[in-house]
Amino acid sequence: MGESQEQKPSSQPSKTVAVSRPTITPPPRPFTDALFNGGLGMMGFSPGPMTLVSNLFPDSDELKTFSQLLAGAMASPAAGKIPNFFPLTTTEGQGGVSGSGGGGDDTGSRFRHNKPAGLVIAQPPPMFTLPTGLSPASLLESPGFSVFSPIAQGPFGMTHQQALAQVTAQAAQAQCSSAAAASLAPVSAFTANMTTNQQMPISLHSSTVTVNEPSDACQSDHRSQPASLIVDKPADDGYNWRKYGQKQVKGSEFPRSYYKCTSPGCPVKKKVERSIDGQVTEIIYKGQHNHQPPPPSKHAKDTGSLNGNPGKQGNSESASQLQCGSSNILMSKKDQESSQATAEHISGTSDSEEAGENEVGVDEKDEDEPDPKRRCVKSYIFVLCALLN
DNA sequence: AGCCTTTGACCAGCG
DNA sequence: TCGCTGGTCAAAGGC
Repeated sequence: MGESQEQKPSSQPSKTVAVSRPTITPPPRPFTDALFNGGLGMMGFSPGPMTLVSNLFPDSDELKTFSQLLAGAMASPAAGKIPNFFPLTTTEGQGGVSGSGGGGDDTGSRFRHNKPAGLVIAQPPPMFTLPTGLSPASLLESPGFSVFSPIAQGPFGMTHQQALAQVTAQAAQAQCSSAAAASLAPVSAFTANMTTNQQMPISLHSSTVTVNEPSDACQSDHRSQPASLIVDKPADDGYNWRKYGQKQVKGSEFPRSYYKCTSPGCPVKKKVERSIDGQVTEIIYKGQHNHQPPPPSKHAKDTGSLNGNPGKQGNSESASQLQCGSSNILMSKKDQESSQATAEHISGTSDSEEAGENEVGVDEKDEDEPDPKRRCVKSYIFVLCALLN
């Protein structure tokens, strides 16, 4: 079965893979591989995020901070100039970000070139692309993420600015690299909450979260993990997953693995695509956990992997991937109106700050809509760095 | 003993 | 209606 993988027109989504794949990933370096895949991959070493980024954007003198760089990359239609800094994953054709759902299909190909790699764009379906290691669960549960959920903001009631403040603080604590700090500023509430709190009930009904795990991350020190470890499990999100299937998908050269949340009654599933190296190229979450994350002990197991993981299943993979890297976050909407609505709602609320920050030109959306998404991207990246460090 | 991964087969949706 | 593809099931085996 699954062999016919020839070429797929560009009608399908997840193409991120292409970017994050091999090209850049030399055998050994699980995570450094690609902080932002495409670009970083080229570099044989893993410089700091900023350095990497800077290299990626030779032209952009203006972009100094990570966030700036990122913003720059995303912004401008000229993005075409930008190397594949972010593996662009188009989960559904084009970008949700742009909102130009229209001929989404063919645009997919376009995106790959024009958009920053790593940026996952999901269109139709509400997808959210996260960097590898980041726990989707955390995101979902995190208050920040709540933006996607109906109850969103409710629990926190924190203003965007406040969130920002928090984030900043967090970043400082996290000792994230200066780059991270730089990017922090712009971080949105989403990020803030995400990093700071994690206890929110999940509210999304069935949102799909796409996690792109490019894999190279910020350059931490975790490059020693064997590929095997990397390959075992999907990103760690604090939940336990059981693999129930694997299949070679046509659009992708890599096999796609299907996981279910092991929690009884929990409908959450996720699809993980890995590159030949074993690196996760894309993760798509579907559904929402209807339960709390596993207890610390288990959780520790997963998360613990970040530091030195236990061993098997776990999350070694995620840990390694989590490294920091990923930069791709994409959020769009799919079936989840709620998410969408919320997201937009939020954007309206908190954009002010961001507006000046960057224009993600991924597509052109009015300032109104794009913000949340853009923000998420930035935030996400940033957060990842913080977490990793 | 329990849980997870692997893998082939089956099923459903779509063009 | 047929074929293709993606997603899921379930048995077998491993840790």
